[in-house]
Amino acid sequence: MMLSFNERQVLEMIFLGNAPSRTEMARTLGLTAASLTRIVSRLLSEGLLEERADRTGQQGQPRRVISIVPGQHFSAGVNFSRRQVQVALLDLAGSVVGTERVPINEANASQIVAATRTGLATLLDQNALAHHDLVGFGVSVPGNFGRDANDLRAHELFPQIEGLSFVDDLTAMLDAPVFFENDGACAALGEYMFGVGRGVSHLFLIHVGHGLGGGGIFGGRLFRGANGNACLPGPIFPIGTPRPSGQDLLDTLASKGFPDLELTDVELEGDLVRPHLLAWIDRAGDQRGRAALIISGLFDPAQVLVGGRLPSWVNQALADRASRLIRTMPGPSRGLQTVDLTASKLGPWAGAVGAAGLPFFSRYFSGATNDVFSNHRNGRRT
Amino acid sequence: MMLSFNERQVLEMIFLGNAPSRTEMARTLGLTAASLTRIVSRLLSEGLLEERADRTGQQGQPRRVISIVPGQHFSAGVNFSRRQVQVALLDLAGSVVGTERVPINEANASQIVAATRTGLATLLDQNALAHHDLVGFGVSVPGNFGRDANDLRAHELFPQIEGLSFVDDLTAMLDAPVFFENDGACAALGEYMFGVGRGVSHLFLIHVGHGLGGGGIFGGRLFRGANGNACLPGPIFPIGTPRPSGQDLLDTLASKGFPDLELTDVELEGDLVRPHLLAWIDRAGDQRGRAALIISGLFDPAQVLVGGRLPSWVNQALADRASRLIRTMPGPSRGLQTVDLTASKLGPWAGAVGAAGLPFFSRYFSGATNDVFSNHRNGRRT
DNA sequence: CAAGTTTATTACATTGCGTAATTTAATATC
DNA sequence: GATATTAAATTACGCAATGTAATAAACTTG
Repeated sequence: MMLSFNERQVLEMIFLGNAPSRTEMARTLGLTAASLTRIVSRLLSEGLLEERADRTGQQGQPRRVISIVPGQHFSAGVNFSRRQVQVALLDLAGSVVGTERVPINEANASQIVAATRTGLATLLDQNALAHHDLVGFGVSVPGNFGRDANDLRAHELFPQIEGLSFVDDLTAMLDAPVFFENDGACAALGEYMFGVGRGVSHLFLIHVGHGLGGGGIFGGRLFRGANGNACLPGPIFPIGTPRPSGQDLLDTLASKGFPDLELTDVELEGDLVRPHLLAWIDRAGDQRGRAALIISGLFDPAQVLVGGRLPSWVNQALADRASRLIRTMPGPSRGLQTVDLTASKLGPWAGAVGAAGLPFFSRYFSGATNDVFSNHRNGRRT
Repeated sequence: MMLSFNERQVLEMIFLGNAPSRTEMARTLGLTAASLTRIVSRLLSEGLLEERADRTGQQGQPRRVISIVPGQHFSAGVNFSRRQVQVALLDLAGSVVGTERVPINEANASQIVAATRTGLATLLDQNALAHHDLVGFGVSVPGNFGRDANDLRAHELFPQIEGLSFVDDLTAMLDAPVFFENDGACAALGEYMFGVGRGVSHLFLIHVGHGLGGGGIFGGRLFRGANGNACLPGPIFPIGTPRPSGQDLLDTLASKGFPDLELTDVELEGDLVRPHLLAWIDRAGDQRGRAALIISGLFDPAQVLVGGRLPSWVNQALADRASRLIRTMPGPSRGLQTVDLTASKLGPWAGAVGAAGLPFFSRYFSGATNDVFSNHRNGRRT
């Protein structure tokens, strides 16, 4: 089922919860009510949408609120660190159906593919689904892209995935379209689709894994830059000074006598570690505040999020600390305020969730990741 | 004459010089050759376009190169500093027809409007044009926008234009549509349309007036952020440290015994001043290099430009100095290089030129400044 | 000069929008 | 409780613009 451009726009609005009524959607999209009737009735008859009357108490025929029928279209995505693979399963109706993590010893292509297979199988079994029920599969890739989109320069920690060969393996394994995008971009997309940034069309996510990354949604679509490598906040922190990254936290704790920790919830919560962790939060929070100031000036986002691999109370504490700093400082320019930081709730799952969201854009939405082609614009189906 | 969305896309490609042949344009726009024939022939019959055969020597019917007929559609724009008003007159065919500067004593609404009238009248006279030959008029506004687009927070140096009331005066005076945009954005647009960035669809301009501003073109359209205040690089330079702005240069020179200078070519060229100016260029160039590194990481532009009020040899020297620094430093992330800085050639005229470009977008192009509405997408004319 | 190659055009069918009139389903008024 | 009012949604009609596929045009090659 190939959707027209305006059908995609409508579906995206509904997905993001901005669909009070046909009339209202027509207004915001610049279409006529007649068009919205036709578009919606087409999708209703396909069984993709459902509606219910919404009696607001005011005069006139009550608006009929439209929503996506759950349990019909699914997508999955994967995100990985050095020690584990995370898989997420999504429903087009707008919920994260399930998540799975599978430990690995080493982040090489074969282990990643195998763990993905395991995690995905578990999720599909739990929901009585098969591979062919998936619209597609998304991969959150830790690394940067060269001129050629297939030319991946992997992150330092993942030397074995250079060149994206494992994407071919995943494609072969899945028998479904596979999409990939930078991990920061995936996390931002996850927040935009399923997180605290749902429907916020201009947002920036500062993402802390082992390294420091980021992602942006602007005008409701991924901000990719010229080569898909945008939103890297690393250079904000001068070389030689510590960056407020996950690796920096581990290094800090190691220097205090706690070597070999992992960025997982449990190990950070120990009472002996906690004071050092709190001290790091103070420092890293201030750093993030300065980063937010720069990002506010350069991107003018409506929301800046703090997310990543750290436990969500740490993200919250970092956001609070940074927001406090921001409020003591002038905004990026006269008459402007720096945007407060909001802590992610998806936390470490944003990457897998956002990756899983990629196929929905390609198939159902108006193109956060793909360029819009004119045959769609014209309402044609190819 | 109302143009459809695809007509606008075609016209924009032609304007930017990316129109080798109908067939080629069809490919890049995702349309069929038949559609391009129809679109182009419509615009040819309107007299907007002209074509000439391009015998490349290879087999087959030679491609016919399409261009915009000069001398038909004009637009003007204004940019101002505290001491002068700059007016630019453009031709849709792609040339800057003329520029005029008119001195003022004080940057208040009435003087700006009066000087604009004078400058515009001169330009129109020189080219035997009348007001009604203008498609529209653009204003480069030194300041930021609040939530409401008409809520201007003027730059510190322009307290008297707060609130955009003078835009109404200009509208009344001109009897043509008036558009306005942040001055950094205008300058970036100017570089994209008429400067060294022509047709570079992902570029960032660091703009140095008295203050420090910027503008970005991404995906071929102005990057405005949530409220039209994006691309402000100021916060990159911590409070308390000198920003490499025009005011900073004047302050530096004042501290060396040269008070009351202006940012104009002549006064900066004096032999006594020159050594201090060169020292400033070294420092400011390094600062701009660091800014370019951060901007490269965050925006992933294909080009970073250095422009503003300074003489063009100063911009060139700043760009060279900054590029030298950049090459000694690692890129924003693994496998990535920081984009070299390019000096603007439009220099101080970029703002007025870009402002003058705004009406072309509203009327003839596919919307670098306006959102795209679906009736355009569908190819309709209202 | 015929064959080959590439660009551009045309006729036809189809899609999907806007307009304007109409229907539907609620609340408000008396 | 009947009628008026209001707002949302639908329908018939006309039209604009695209894609498909066949064709024409204009050049080079041999």
